[in-house]
Amino acid sequence: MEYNFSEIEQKWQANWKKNNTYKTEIDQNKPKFYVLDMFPYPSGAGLHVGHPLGYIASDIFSRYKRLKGFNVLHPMGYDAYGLPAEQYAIQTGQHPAVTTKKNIARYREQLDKIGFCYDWSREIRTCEPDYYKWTQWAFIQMFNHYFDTKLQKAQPIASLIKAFETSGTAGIEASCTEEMTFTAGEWKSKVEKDQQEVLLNYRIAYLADLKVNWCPALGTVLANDEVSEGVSVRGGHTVEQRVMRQWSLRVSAYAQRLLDGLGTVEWTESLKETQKNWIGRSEGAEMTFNIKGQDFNFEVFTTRADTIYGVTFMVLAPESELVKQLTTAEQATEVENYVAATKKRTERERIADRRVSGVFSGSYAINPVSGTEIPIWISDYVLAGYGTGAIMAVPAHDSRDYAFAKHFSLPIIPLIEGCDVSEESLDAKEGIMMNSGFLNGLTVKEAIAKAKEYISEKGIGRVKVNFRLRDAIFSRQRYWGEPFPVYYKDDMPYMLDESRLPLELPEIDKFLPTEKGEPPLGRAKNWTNEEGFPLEFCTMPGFAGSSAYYLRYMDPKNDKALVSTEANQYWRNVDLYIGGTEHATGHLVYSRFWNKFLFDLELICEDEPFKKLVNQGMIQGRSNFVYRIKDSNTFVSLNLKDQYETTQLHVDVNIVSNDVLDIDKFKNWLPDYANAEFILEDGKYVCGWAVEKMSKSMYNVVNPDDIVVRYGADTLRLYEMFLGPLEQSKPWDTNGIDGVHRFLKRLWTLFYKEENFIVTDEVPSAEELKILHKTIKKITFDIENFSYNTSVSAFMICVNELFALKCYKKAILEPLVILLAPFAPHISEELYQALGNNESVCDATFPICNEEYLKETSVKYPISFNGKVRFMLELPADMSKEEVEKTALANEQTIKQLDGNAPKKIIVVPGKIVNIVI
RNA sequence: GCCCGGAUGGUGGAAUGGUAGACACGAAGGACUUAAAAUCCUUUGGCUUUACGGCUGUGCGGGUUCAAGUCCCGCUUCGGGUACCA
Repeated sequence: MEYNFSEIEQKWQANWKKNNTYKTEIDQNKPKFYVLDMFPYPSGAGLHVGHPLGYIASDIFSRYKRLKGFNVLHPMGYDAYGLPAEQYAIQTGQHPAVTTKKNIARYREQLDKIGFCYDWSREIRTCEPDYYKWTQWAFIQMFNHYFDTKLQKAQPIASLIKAFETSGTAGIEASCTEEMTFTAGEWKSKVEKDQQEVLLNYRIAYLADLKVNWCPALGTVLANDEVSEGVSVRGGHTVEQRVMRQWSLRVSAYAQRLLDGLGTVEWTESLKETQKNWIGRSEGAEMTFNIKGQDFNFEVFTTRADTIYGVTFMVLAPESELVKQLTTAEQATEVENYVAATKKRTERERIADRRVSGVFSGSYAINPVSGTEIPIWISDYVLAGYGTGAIMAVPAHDSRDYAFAKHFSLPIIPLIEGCDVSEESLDAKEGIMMNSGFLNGLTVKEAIAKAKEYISEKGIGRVKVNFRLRDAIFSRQRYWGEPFPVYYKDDMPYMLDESRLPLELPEIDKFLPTEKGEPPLGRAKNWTNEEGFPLEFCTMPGFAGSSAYYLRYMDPKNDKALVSTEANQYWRNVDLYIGGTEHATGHLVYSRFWNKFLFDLELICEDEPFKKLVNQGMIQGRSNFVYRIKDSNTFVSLNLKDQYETTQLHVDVNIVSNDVLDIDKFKNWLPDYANAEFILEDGKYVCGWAVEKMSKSMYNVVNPDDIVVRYGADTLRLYEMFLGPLEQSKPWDTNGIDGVHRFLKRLWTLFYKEENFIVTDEVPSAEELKILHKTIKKITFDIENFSYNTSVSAFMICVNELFALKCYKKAILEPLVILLAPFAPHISEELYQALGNNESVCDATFPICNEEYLKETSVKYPISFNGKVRFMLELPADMSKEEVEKTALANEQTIKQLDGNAPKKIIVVPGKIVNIVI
């Protein structure tokens, strides 16, 4: 019987479905294990061979854990809201729900062919009302809570109101958009609208006028992580700064906890580092500067209070409110022009153009320590959104300040002994202080501490921690997203009652903004609540639906809660999360925030959502090229191309094999090439190649479906793993796949010869047992360490060795099949059944290595001289170090190598190596 | 600029400081076959030698060590992330 993979795979996929093999329920008698993949956005292009890489890895781990006796939760779903479907809708009029549904069906079909062990009964789609009900519900909770900075925890907004009623803002320690002070009396005298406005300043989900990233091409606002280098991450459109009233989530309140939590999770160092930088904690001081001749002061944030004596000017961000207050009459025109010019420029222009620019405000500040007068300037190199939007400039020791000082000929005072600041600034944090009054003679480190102490003692400033992490802008002026459960009364937002959830996305006639420029939901008919108040026009961003999906999988059908306490107590959090690094500063920050918020409300039992996280590398494309002679339809083979003037053109990798072009297929590929002519080498047309991104335009996309048809899913799974280390990026080259396919065929020949099943009940030999147990040990270690490429090699070695021994013994082959089951489940099921088992191989027990079988009786010692191996010497494994040394020295080959010289030193590493130093 | 990763045959890659190149692909040769496919066997880093063998070799330059792809210092280069964050 031949290895008929397509028959076997169809049989077992049907079988698993029929028997609900992968359905998971809570089982208190078994330990749980939760394995999660980052769920995909179902794009119109379908899956290419790079997408399943992480899914295969997590599938192997899930199956392994199940064989190890764990109750494994391994769900899958779809991140179904998103811009591409909506952009497509705008172009074609096709409803995004229709496109999305179609794409999901296609994804599912492709996923099913690979034989994953997902419990599909738990599937979720973020665009389904019974799912997004809980996204809306969480938003309401965020609206109804504020963050107590002292408790470092979310608290009900009702208790804040109570505090306001009894003592105003006195004693309140809460995260807010801007600091407020009022008494209980003042609070009570406010009208409802004003009170609501004040509360927005504290709510975790709040509405505020913010400077936002507005993307005209997409017609929406974007979050910071959706913008890179001044353009949108999706589509690369220009982004400009605008002030708009937008929903935001007070993620920044959780900055410290998000940072601390990183210490408790098993993520890669680089990922944790990226998140740390994104959170950007910096410890420094906020210092107060008085203004010369005015009864007024302002604050700056600095991490280098020790450089206070080197401050030679101050700089305000052009957007800063201080600009108006500090501009003198003489400077007014100049300042106004500068601010106006800055406003006109997009973020991108500002980034691209690093020229120093700025203008003098006319005012002077007083150095609170030295008493010197220092001019206040305005420049766009200071950001309004960070710190206080104003800085004290220390040109000698900050490169940006230095450039500014040089440009405007401002003084530069060096503060570190022996440093030269005539050409460039010295940003170093080492050295001895000078020109610095009471700090002179101290090291920088000492000076920082002493300066901090000094300024808090004298009341000049206070120690302060600043974070780079911004609140997440949560409004999108788009259609295809979760509607906000919000209505407006007297221009103030109010939440719908939870009983009204889900608030379903309404139908609209066109997926475009209204004539008035309102978001698409402005077109919806009767878009009001029961009392007739208008509902919110914006929808939620992409990350809304993905922020708590891992909780929903625990209890996906629950209509009373996001997740029941019982399910949450059992499944707790994700034990293993596999996905790409691209979510480091988006999804992985938002979901941790969301999780912590729900944790504060005691709705879930774990503070961190993802215990261990593995990043799979990208699969790149391997492109092939043909070379067309200029102005002709003649193509020249790679090694002859230098004799001609040629143009390099991409050619579909699917019509190239081992870099040799299939000429007939090429002629049929595109009409232009039907009459192409060729200059061959050795009768072949050899193509050039390069590693590039896998994309349609490079003609290097490989579809997993095609691989499954040609080789089967088990081969695809093994080959994806065999390509290289999971975390590393590597190019896909279909040519190597024959190796793993041959391995499976060879495995098959250990069971079947022609039509006969040849497995016997013979007792295995010591050698066979050693082969098996060596493999068990290696595979177990490799799976635990996600080193799947070496696992596949180990399987190949094992089968090659058993093949050489003609080993057809059940006692060896059955454990091997179980070992292989996580990697190649279909063939393993088939062979496991052939071995006489009625249950699924999924429910077998993972074999355990018995070290007894691995014991060696002898060791082949490499005998080296000055580190160079000259010959091998086989000695008993239990021979003592001294004996080994003696035997090695007595060997005639050693004597020959020594050539009469006496060895200076002999190193014997028992069981490993002998090194003789001459 | 800053922060992370990498760099090993023609290719993908392997190697707790202990025989570099496992395992595969490709290539070459052979067996089987009328032939092809499939399968099986042999060789395969480079240079050198009829052969035994020798020399050389993990991006570059130093160092530590009996022994370095692996550890340390200084570069080169390619990816990825991030950026007027005071």
